[in-house]
Amino acid sequence: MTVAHSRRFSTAVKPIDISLLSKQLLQLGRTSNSDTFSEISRQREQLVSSLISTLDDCAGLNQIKQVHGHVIRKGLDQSCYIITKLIRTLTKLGVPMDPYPRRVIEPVQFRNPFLWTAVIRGYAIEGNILEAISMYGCMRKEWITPVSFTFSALLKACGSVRDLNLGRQFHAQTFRLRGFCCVYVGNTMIDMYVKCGSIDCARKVFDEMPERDVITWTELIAAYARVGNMKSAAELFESLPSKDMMAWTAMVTGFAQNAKPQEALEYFNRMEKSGIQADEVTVAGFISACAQLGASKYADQAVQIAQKYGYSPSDHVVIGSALIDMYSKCGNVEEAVNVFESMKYKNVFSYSSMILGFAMHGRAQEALDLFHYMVTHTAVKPNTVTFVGVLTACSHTGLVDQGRQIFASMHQMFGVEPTRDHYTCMVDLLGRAGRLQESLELIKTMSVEPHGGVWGALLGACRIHNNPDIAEIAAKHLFEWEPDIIGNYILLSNIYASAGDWDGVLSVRKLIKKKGLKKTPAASWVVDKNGQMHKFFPGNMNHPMSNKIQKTLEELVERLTVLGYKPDLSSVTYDVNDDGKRLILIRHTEKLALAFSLLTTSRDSTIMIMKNLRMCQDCHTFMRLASEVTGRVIIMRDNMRFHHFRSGSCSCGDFW
DNA sequence: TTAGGGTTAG
Repeated sequence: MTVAHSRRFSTAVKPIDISLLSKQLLQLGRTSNSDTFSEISRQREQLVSSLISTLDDCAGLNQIKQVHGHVIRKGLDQSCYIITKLIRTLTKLGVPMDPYPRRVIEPVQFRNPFLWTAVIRGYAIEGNILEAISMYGCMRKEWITPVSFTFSALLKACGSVRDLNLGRQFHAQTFRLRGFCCVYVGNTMIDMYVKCGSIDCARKVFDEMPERDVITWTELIAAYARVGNMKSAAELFESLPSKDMMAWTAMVTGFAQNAKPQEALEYFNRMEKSGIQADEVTVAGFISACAQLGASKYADQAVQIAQKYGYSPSDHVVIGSALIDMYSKCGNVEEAVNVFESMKYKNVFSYSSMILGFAMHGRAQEALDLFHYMVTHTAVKPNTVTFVGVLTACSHTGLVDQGRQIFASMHQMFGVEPTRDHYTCMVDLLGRAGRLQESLELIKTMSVEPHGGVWGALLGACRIHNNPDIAEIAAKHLFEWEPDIIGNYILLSNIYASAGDWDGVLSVRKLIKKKGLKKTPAASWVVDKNGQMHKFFPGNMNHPMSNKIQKTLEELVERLTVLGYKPDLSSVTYDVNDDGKRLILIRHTEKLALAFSLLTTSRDSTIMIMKNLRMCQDCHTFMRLASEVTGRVIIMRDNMRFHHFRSGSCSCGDFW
């Protein structure tokens, strides 16, 4: 697979037929009526040129060698034009440069700057900066003056290896010899600085450019988006005089990537209103934004948009992968599976999204089966995200041994180095399984410094297994990494509370107050069939139906008690008496949302509840038993994952 | 000759 193709790839590979042109070439010279040698030569050059052009779509090294054979046989291996074209084709097809160009350019007697530039550019795209520079040296030795393309290629090479110093040198050299000769040289310069991580330098070039085009703007907008600076991106975008589809797409995907889905949708709508059509990339950004909103209303909208533009998931891998993720996040993992199965071409994004989808719905075995299928039956190579998915699947179901094996195999079998994210999964896996000490030992063996994620996973596990001693170690580190995240302090406070250590609770509360942090109120919400959202807050009895909700809950508690339900008072971390605890429990937001759904939806429909924080143990038991007595399927999404309650049991197998 | 890309854990 070529670099160029793998990026844009969504269509099937077309076989190419070079036989016809080859035959014509063989006949040429024998049957030609041309009188002069130069005429024959010109015809040959044209024919060979079109032969090379046929390779442009897709071809392999063998076909290129075949064509090169024709070139030599027809005596065109000295033609600068033909050889330049051949090298450009090699580059376009991603065929490794070495040892081709050196051998191919050798016979060319009069090498012009375009030939050299094609070679330099080929090495640049390959990321072989040493050869690119060496070729530039050879070119200068022949006293050939570089053209703007040449500098563009050299700057590209610096960008592809992220060599800022070298990039600066070529910037200076370009400027000395050519100045801002063309917009695209400036554009390449901006791209180089962006790739080297120096957005300020890129901005400086932008500001100094005498002339800019929409590409100049889009590059910088995308660069700001990539570093999470959507404010600057938006400012720049608004001052862009003529916005094209790529520029709009940069904004849509930028907002989607920076967890601002609502803004992404707004920009998408604005784009359509201004009469610009979306393409596959824009639609994928739109879908990603809908996925983050996690509501079926948006899922329907995303599907409509994809259909409107004619992008079916079966033929468009980017759309398909985005839809898998979206359906999973909206709670409809079955539909995610349907999309996955309908896709004609699947890549690592499709597999990883599906594996993560299974993982977040507690379907660990399917996640593992898919992973094993992928590595044994397809050519798709797992990447770092794939492993996050598989390890998450293991940790959410307590598959400690499988998780360990996969973690070890990452590097050994697949050459993927474990990152802090993978350690986070492992700490979570061991921690949830109650192996807190082992978890802590694993953190000590890490080759990179553990970050907030790792310590957070350990602290979370300490909450499940009520271990204040290890919690204190984790919290100490975690508070250094994430001093302003209130949830971490609440976690520690709850651990102290469960252990009856009210002094500990008090000290954490003081810390929170000192830092001026505000507690995130718990909230649950459901969306009715009209797309209307109903949000519930703890103990909030202001809802128009609150009397009915309360009555429904009381009745439900009675029915559940027959099945053995006892309020789990340890889920309440306030220092109040037992009656107070019972009252707090029955007014947990997800229970209010459940009662509302029971009152307002038909008996055969699935109930879908969303929550912004982790569900407590009592609510989990409550939902499980409620699914039994009511005969309803309840899907509950908390801040981490989905639980599917059906006939008295949960998809997580009560391990969560 | 230059631009936009979908999946990431506690």
